Amino acid sequence: MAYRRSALMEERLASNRERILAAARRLIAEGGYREAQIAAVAAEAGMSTGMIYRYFRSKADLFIEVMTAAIARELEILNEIAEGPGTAKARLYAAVESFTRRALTGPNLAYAFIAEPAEPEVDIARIRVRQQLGNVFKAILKEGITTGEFPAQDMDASAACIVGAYTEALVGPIAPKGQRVKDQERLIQSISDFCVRAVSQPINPSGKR
Amino acid sequence: MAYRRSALMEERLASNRERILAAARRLIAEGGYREAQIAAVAAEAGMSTGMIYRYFRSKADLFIEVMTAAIARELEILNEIAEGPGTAKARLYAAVESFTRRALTGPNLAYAFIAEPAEPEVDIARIRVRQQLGNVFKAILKEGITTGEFPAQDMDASAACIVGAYTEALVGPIAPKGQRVKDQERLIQSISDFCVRAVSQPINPSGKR
DNA sequence: ACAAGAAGTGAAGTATGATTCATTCCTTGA
DNA sequence: TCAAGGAATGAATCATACTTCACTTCTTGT
Repeated sequence: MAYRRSALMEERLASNRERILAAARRLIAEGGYREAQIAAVAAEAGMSTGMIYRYFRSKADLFIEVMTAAIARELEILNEIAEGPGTAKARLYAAVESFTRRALTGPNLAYAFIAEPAEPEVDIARIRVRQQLGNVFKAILKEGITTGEFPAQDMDASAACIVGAYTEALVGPIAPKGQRVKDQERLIQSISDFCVRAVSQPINPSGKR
Repeated sequence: MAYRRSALMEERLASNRERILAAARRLIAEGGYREAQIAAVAAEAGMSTGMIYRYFRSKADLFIEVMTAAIARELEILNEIAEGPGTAKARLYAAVESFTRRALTGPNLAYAFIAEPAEPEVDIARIRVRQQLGNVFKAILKEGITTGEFPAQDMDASAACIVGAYTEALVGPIAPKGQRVKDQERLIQSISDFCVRAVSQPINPSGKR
């Protein structure tokens, strides 16, 4: 026996893994899934393509891990808001605001994962992610309905609508890349207001019926 | 000179074109963009792959045309509602209701046109489509704000949010494939209510600020 | 310093699917 | 009926990207 992983080596391996994940995240944040081919990720990480496969079974596996990690952080933050103090309305507003602000400014660009699917395997993971995001809003809605802040409504539908609304507003044609900070703040506020109104009681029962 | 297109032939050519478009639409409606390879479209239309290229410059071209045609019809319907009689609220509700109900007939079609990633060329066309959809809602919003039915708001953001909300609710994890008609009706109603509330004046100014 | 074995390389191997084109089949006007 | 030329075919070609693997380089324990 003439080789066994030393602590130093172990550390290097772990750091390689990290570098791959970071490189993939960077590329996806910049140019989306499309731009993040294995060859590009390898180049960005400063290693060979074959190396990637020493650390990840497949491209799909790699991206699922990138996505999961990025979203885990978002979910943590959102859950903290959801379980925090304040009225349901205030928490809903804060949750949407937080997510959209981070998506617009933060380097993680978590929303890229919500908006841009790819292989079936990744799609499945993405659906789970969306559900998790939806669940946060559902939790807030549930409380709000119980306390009477919000009218009774289909919480699944409302949660999906909220996720869809801010996603589209963030990545849709309305949101150009390099906007001024002032516009961004306005956009964040508009989206958050929209979502809060959407689940609140209107002055008189909605238009039809 | 021994050959010139007869009326009969002209007609056949046009019918071929139609068949290709119809075949592509059918495949996209069934399995999304992913399932609609040129070979599959050709088979579905009962002709050879080469034939497709006699009528369309490229795959992207073909799909842009399918999408444009399908959405043109939707826009017609939506515009009729938007310009029709009734309060802004009632028209907004009717517009969302109409679109979602029609979309549930072929959910993948809606998804493919609105969300599924494709070639850059198709993406560009899709952005235009989204803007056009958003414009319909913007028009209704504008009137509603003028008449005082809706509070002042960023119409671009609201329109994008509306489009995103019903899209996500339709094709997201919340909307399973083969639901009962009763559930569908409930979903349509929930989504429409959500959108109307979202742009209407809440009883007291929204949570924060 | 050495060799055993792991880490790392990147060009070749595959897979998928769009596009082309040499060839065949049809239509048309004489 | 015939031949000129367009319509149609589909196997071959091209393009793109993921994945593998024979080979090289590096680490480690003796």
